[in-house]
Amino acid sequence: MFAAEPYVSKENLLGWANELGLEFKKLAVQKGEVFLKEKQRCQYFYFIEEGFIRLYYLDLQGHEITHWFSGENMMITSPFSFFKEETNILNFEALETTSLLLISREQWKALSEENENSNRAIRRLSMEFSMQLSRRVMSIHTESAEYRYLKLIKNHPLIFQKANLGHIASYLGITQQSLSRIRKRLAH
Amino acid sequence: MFAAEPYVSKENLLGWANELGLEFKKLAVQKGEVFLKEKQRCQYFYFIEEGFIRLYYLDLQGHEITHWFSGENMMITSPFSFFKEETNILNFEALETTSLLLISREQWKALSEENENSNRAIRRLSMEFSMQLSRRVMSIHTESAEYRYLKLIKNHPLIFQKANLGHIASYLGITQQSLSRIRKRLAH
DNA sequence: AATCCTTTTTACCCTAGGGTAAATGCATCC
DNA sequence: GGATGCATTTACCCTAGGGTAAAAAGGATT
Repeated sequence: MFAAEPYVSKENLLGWANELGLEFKKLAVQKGEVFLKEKQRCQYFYFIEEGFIRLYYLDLQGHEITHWFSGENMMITSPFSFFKEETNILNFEALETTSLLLISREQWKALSEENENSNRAIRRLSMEFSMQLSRRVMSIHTESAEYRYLKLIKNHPLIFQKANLGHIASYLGITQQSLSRIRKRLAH
Repeated sequence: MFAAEPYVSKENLLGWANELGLEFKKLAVQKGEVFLKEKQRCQYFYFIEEGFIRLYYLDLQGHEITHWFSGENMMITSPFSFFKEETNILNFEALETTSLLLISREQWKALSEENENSNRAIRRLSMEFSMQLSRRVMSIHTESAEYRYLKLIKNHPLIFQKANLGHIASYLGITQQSLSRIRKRLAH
């Protein structure tokens, strides 16, 4: 969120659409409206013409966690859901009356899959990159160090043969001493 | 890091390179070697054939913070430095003897800029997306809530007119009460 | 002005994790 | 075996932030 400058201007976007003969849908939402909800498939890449949006998700205790804020000329989507078939866990809430340009999955493809094989690959890389980052942001944002440690053991046990506990601790965002304490606690 | 499956297989990668007549450089690094250092421009998108890598950066107190771990068939780069001209702050350290395939910036371009305008745009979006996420991961990972709050005020003062303190607190990763306490403290 | 509702602040006590420093463990090298 | 060096654990005390609950402060609305 909050790139120093917007990714791409509205003019750019409309220019490209023109060249390709695409027409973007528009969406107007009222203040307070949640226009994309968790478990709904995210069908669009959203460009915010005007207004202000909050993306949030529910943590393990059911609390609303703000994942992102996004304003004029910014773009948002739920990467897992828009790029892949994965379930959307993000809620998109308008914090003020907002107008959006919608780029559908088909249009996105038209824009990006124009031709080359390699292009598809490169884009795939970028997307995966984004999705992993997104996962990691959520993880650091809300999960406890202990929980993240357990997840790491479960999903990537080999890491403990490769990296030392100091590295792992800082990966988890804690000191080595804290990690040591967590390990002791978990050993009953 | 640690996608459930590798982004792209080595075979894919070499296949595309073949089609385009590209040849990737190889790099072999010893255990313990830091083969990309902060302030050095990151010239490659790295594909790990074999081995294990740690990416770390120095926080405000000068502590090494592990940003990422990456192993066989994974890809890494320093997005700010590889995609843009920004200074690299990441150090790439081999935790075991590692062999890498290097995709230079020129090759990356050859792969991705084959033709369309729109493709460039789409890729730009993905890259920006990644870079912002990357920034946010680092921020949540090491900066205190108070520091992040101050940064938010400085960089996006308008947010305080748009979102309420509850939203902002959870964006910062803390409770509304804690934010309130921080605000009180800062008001002297 | 009185009421209702939402947002924000305070207060109390509790817990996770930090900082410093020392102690232990484990390899390696002589 | 002793010495050196790194990784890990423990211990002590401290701080940031959490949980619950209540109080205060703003808006709206009538």
